[in-house]
Amino acid sequence: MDQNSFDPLDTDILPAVRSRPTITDVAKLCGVTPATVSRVLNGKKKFSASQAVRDKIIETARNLGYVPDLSARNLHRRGTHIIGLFASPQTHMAEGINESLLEGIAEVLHAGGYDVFFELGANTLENPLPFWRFDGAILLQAPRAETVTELDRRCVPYVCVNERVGNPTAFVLADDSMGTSRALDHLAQLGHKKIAYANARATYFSHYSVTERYETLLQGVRERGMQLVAGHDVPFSSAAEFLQQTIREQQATAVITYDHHIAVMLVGASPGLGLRIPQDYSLICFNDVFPVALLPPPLTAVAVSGREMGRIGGDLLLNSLLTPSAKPGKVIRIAEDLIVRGSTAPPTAAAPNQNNAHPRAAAGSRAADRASL
Amino acid sequence: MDQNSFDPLDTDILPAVRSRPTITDVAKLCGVTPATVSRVLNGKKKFSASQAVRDKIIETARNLGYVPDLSARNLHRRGTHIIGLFASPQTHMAEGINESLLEGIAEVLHAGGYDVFFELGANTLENPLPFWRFDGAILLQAPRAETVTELDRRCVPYVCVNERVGNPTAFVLADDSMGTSRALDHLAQLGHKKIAYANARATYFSHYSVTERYETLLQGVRERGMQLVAGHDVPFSSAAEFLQQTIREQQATAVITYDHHIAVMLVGASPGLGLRIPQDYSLICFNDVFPVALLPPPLTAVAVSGREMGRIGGDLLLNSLLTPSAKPGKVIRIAEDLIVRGSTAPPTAAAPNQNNAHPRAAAGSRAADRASL
DNA sequence: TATGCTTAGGTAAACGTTTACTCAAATCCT
DNA sequence: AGGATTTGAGTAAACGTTTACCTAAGCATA
Repeated sequence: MDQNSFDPLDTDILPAVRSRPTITDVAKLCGVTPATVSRVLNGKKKFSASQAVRDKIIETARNLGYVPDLSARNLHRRGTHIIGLFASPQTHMAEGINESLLEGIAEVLHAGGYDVFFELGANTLENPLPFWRFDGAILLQAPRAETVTELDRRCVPYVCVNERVGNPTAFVLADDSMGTSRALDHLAQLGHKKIAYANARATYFSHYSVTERYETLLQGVRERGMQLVAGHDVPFSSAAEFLQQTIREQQATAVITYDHHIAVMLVGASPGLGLRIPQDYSLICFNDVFPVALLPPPLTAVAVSGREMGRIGGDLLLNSLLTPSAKPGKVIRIAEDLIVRGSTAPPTAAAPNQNNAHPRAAAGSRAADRASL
Repeated sequence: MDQNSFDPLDTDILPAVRSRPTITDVAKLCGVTPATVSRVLNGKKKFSASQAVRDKIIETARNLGYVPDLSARNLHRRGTHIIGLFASPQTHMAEGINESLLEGIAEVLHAGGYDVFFELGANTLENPLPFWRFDGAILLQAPRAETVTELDRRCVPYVCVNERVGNPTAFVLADDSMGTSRALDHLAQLGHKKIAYANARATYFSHYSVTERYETLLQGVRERGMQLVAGHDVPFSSAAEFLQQTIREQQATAVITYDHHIAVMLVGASPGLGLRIPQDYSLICFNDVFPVALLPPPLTAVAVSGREMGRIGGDLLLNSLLTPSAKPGKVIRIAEDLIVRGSTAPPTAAAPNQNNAHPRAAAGSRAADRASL
């Protein structure tokens, strides 16, 4: 590279940054040393200062708009007090349970004195700097493999929430076997015997729950003497084919879907086939999120509290930040519920018209509450 | 407070943090000074070093896993190289256009050498520290008023994307008047004269576009000699009442909805009233996002490129970080398109059966692509 | 009155980088 | 060959906080 030529993009030239009051400014105005200001402002318990000095410092700091410089503070404290949240850039971070999950995480970690930042996919091996910004991390849906190995390599404590990768201090997962049980019990009670399962296509979407849900379902069906048709790898584009095969040809009377996306597609494809829900088949989906409570008909769904998952994840991370010793890999399961709405009914045709065809009837469900905001 | 008692929660005791290699470690191993290491690793152009030293430093740094401490670096550089993203904790951050929007923002800012963090509502006036973590900010949907005033007070440069609050250097907004025009032109061409508008309830949701869409719509209808019924403040819970009033009583032949949530509710409420789409009324919604392309029928929708909004927003912020002088308040409008699907047809009954009732026909739309992941 | 405790707050080092100066040696120019 | 420039790299200060250690006064006790 020619080192003599003029380079208008020379990175040696940094943009100027406006300055702000420092602890020394406050100290000077109060006639004390920076140390005193620091101790007063940090409310050090074993430090004694006269009330007069205390008041003056606090007032001066407020007037000046003084705020400690976090770079300096962190440099000294050897920690950033930041928790990083990682997920695949491709996942809807606030869709599904993710949104309430973030709320739960933030709630707990803030209370513990940490800031929570959601990292938007900047961290590559080329640019590993961001990793050092974090005292700890929480892995959400489908973080990049690079992210996980870097966290491991750098010994940053982390927790997996609704995801199952790496070697975190803990996994916080939905108890899908509970959800499956409730769904199957409900269907069994209605009299269904032959159930179809519309799974996600593992090729495109490798979340651990893809196989987990399938397996718990398989076992649940076996235990109840029910029958499971179809199963893995239902291509997303073939909702109509799926219904044709399972409902029409194999005569399943109920469908369970891996998630709300698939359920929406089945609802969309049904009129074209002359299939009515729940008269011609019952439908239950995992994920009680928008828009399942608002569809025609509102769907019976398996629900889990994202907020609780988040809270527990945050708690576990906090613990492992305080006592880094604990051994990793603990698995916590969060209970799943079944929210019964208008998409399930007894299998014989002409179900009574008391199903919740009207959105009003869905009021009180979480998804409905959210959507009304 | 009793200062002598034992307090197990004494915050004076900070958790120990493991240490990592510093620039001095690298320097010692290479037999040079930290300054040289710094200059080599930062690729300072006007600094000359022998190739041998250069190679040794780089290799040693790699072996040691050295990564510069950002607190120290930032302390010296007086800047964090972090951009903060702010939005209301209540908004679905990745729902609707927000997701692609984040991608666009991150893409541009990363290229500009900044990290992008999404701040999860920690910043209160009680705890204003997080504000100092940011060299700049981007305001997304409904940031808290506190956030805006703090940014203003501290002179942090910021840009508003798809939102209209505060005094940012620029606003990046969707061109709703274009979307409205396209929607109305489409309906006019099909022969519709009387249009109903299902707006969001301003009481609950105060996004600037609530009034903006309504007003452009009002004007567009006037210009085309069409008629607008209903309008503001349609309560979210009364989809059925809305349809009853506008379609049944006032005989509107088409409905435009403020967003996809409302559209979903109308779709859900229609069967209960014996209304078919598009045979009994046509439906167009703003926001071409999940699940509008997958509903029965797939909906005609007004679409805007979130990625482009994000990119432009990031660009503008980058500019104002380099040249803080520019005067604020510029407004950039991003073009809106109309994606025609199966929910619109001529107003007279019994539309031909060539409408896109099958999800397959919706392939190629953005929302459909996304959902298939 | 000497001793010891408490109160109030100062001193200075340290955290890890970066960079404006400085300077000796090597190289180039005439 | 002698001066001028370039090359290669060291020195030390600075960024803003925090905190271990120290001191000096005030007061009570023996």
